[in-house]
Amino acid sequence: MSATAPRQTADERRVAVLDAATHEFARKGLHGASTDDIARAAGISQPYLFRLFGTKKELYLATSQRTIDDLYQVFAEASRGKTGMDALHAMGTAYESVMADRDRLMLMLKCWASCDDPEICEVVRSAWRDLVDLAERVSGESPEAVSTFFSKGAMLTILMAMESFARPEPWSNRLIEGCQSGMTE
Amino acid sequence: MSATAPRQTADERRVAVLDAATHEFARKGLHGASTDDIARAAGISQPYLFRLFGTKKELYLATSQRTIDDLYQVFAEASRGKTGMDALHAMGTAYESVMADRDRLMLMLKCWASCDDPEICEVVRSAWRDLVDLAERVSGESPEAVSTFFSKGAMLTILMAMESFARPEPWSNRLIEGCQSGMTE
DNA sequence: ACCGGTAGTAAGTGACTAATCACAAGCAAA
DNA sequence: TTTGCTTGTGATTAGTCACTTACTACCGGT
Repeated sequence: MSATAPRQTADERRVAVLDAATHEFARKGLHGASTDDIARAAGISQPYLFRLFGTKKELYLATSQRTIDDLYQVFAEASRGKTGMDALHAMGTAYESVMADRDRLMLMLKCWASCDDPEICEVVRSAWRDLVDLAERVSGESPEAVSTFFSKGAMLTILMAMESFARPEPWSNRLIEGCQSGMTE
Repeated sequence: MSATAPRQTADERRVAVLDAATHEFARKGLHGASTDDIARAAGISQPYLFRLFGTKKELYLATSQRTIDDLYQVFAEASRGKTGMDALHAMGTAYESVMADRDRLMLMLKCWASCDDPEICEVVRSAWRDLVDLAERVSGESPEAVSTFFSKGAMLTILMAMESFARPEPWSNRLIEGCQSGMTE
């Protein structure tokens, strides 16, 4: 009676698992999320998840890496053909749009917060290195300007995590506005 | 033969548990840390831990709250009697010294990263509100200046997490120096 | 002496979880 | 048709974890 399930390639399944894992890890973290839930959300059995990724930790690293690689691509595309503060501004806007996806936002924060783990730390460090290099190279701006750019990004990320945009308050609006007025100087 | 263990008041034990919990939660997070390990590190049995704090979640909240309250006190004392950029600078120095304790640093980051949980989010939001209010009130500086102050704090916190001070690299040094030169302007 | 409250624990319990193993089923080429 | 590789799962396992129950030991007051 039931139609035979259509088979997919392992790579297609891997993408589905990474999608599900991004959501689960973003919400509950490496230890809080269960491989059972991720497998179910990806539409496969839990043992097959282990066949595709080896261990939970490796899946976590792959998930983080993909999100970070995506972010780099978005930065690169947003700034293409631009220079100076124009380039930084375009990257800032692109960053905001990526982080509007709460899964990516929270996964990023969870990576920062898991830097005690040397493997995760290495992923995060190399991501920052690449992004800083890109921002400096494309914009050609001074270290001070680039530093300010990343500072504001860091604070805005934390403010987004604590839902300061969805649930505005005077103090957080002042931080955000102070941030934007600095941008246009 | 063995001497009877000296009894302590529940409040003394609570402090010991919070100390142990700060370390464990900072390293492994709410889900990664086990109440067994925390109890052992605090020198009590695991059931007694539950008697003292009810649930693991409540212990986590109490631990985070204590660290945050400490931070506020340090800010307040550092800035006492100061105004303007002097006050902000003193707070910045104080913040760096607090965050030199890796347990407090990583616990703070873990709190930010756990803002999907409404209870944790509320703790974090009210902490930021209090700190921003304090910084504005004591320094009397413009929203832009205060925003810049917190921006730089946010980025430096993340850089500390990824051990950019212990393992310096050119790109991170540029971010840090760009940050400091901005401070003195 | 004893009584009431507080400090403290040994011994579970049931639920959950990462990882494994053995095995089935689809598919493509010879 | 058979052979062999890839996709995919059911059943299980060994262990962990938050939390509970039921109990003991200490100590100050009367």
